[in-house]
Amino acid sequence: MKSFARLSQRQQNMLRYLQRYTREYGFPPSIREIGDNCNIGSTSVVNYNLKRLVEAGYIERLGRVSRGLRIIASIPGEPQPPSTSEGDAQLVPLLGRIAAGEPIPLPEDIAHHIDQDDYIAVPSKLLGNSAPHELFALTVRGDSMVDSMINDGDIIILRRQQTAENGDMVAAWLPQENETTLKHFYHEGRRIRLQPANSDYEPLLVPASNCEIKGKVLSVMRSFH
Amino acid sequence: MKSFARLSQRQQNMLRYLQRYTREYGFPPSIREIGDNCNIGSTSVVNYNLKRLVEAGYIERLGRVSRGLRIIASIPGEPQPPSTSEGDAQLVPLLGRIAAGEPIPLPEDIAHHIDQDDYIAVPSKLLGNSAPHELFALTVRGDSMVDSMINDGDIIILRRQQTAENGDMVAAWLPQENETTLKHFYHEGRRIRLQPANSDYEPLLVPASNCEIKGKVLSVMRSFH
DNA sequence: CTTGACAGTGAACAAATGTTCGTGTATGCT
DNA sequence: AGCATACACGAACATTTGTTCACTGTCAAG
Repeated sequence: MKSFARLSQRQQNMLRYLQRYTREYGFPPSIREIGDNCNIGSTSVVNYNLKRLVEAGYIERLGRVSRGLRIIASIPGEPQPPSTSEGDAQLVPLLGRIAAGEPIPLPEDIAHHIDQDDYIAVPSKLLGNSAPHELFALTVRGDSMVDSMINDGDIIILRRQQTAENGDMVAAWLPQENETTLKHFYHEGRRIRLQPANSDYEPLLVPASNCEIKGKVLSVMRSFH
Repeated sequence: MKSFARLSQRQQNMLRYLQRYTREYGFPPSIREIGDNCNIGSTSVVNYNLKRLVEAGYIERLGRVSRGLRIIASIPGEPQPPSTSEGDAQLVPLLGRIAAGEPIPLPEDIAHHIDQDDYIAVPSKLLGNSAPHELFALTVRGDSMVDSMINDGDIIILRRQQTAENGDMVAAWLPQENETTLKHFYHEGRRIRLQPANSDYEPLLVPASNCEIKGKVLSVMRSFH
């Protein structure tokens, strides 16, 4: 995709107007409205530049349809439209909290979470190649992972998976204790060691039968406010 | 507002179609498209029922404008569009790297960065109330801030500002050394102490004249791949 | 039965809107 | 100079689209 800065001033203006208008009215502007707002006298000029924006990958057009426009790429400095789920960010459901020794939502809750919505936009950079439906996010409670640079209040992004490799940071569910916990995963013979990253906490040794991996941590986000 | 069930079957159909169409195309359908889809032969009937839907509080209309429709109430059983407040993100320019003792882009570079573009979408949750143009992002190099949970490779989001409070984590430029560094800020009389968060590194004591704050760290993002 | 609100039909109309074409003006390249 | 390209202008044109109106059918209230 052509970089935003390489677009002509006019095209940048048009994009921004398109974005603002759509956000305000719920539908895109007509060619003439774009022209009036961006000081373009002729509809053909607007049309011309819209073609350019399509080529540059910023918008889509539906021919012969009034207001047949749609933004498909994001514009720096403008808030992201909610409709554009593609592109630089994915909406990931924020399911709840996770901590050592505290209950968090059960797997059923996770599966049926679709009813609620607390979503957070996560930059694709933090997501690897995971499919959108595999992703979920949790807020970290407690300081059991400080040595792995994960602190109380951090938001972690996970991918749903049932297995893990040694050293992975995972959300693990312990059926007997009925609790979910955030730890490093190590397979040791018939047992599994769930290792906190804080010398104040002891590792947890559990039989493989009493440990269900829920997901692997892909990334972290933290705000300092 | 009239309850959804009290609307006529036709009006319910129209609402649902409106919703699906808008989600799929990014703009609302025309009166004739609604008619075709809902088996309504005459545009005036569509028009008539749209008026009813406005009265019932389900949609808004802009007169004499093509596709001047917008849903303002939710429809049971249909997926909600993602909430605009929570789900959105801002594109922030990723300007380069920052590390203790290494040069990073000069302020001029930052200002004229518009030529390049590496943007990253950052969830509003991590941004506080900062204005979009004040924001920028850097990639952290080195481990001088590990004790503050910031590691090599992390992406930090900053707000441009020239002053800071004690304890803030800031990007500071040292004109004499011509280098920029990431440290905790402490004002101590006529001097400024720039404190790393790693016991292997010594704090930096500089006269206020040789220290220019470039921005304050708002948040961090890290990927584990 | 009559009346009136509600719903629907079909056609005509006017305004809004996208499309196309001929032309003009820079700018850079050969 | 000659040529290609990007960008812009204005006017004419063809559709799309919203609006209006006269007319019909239904049904419950008076």
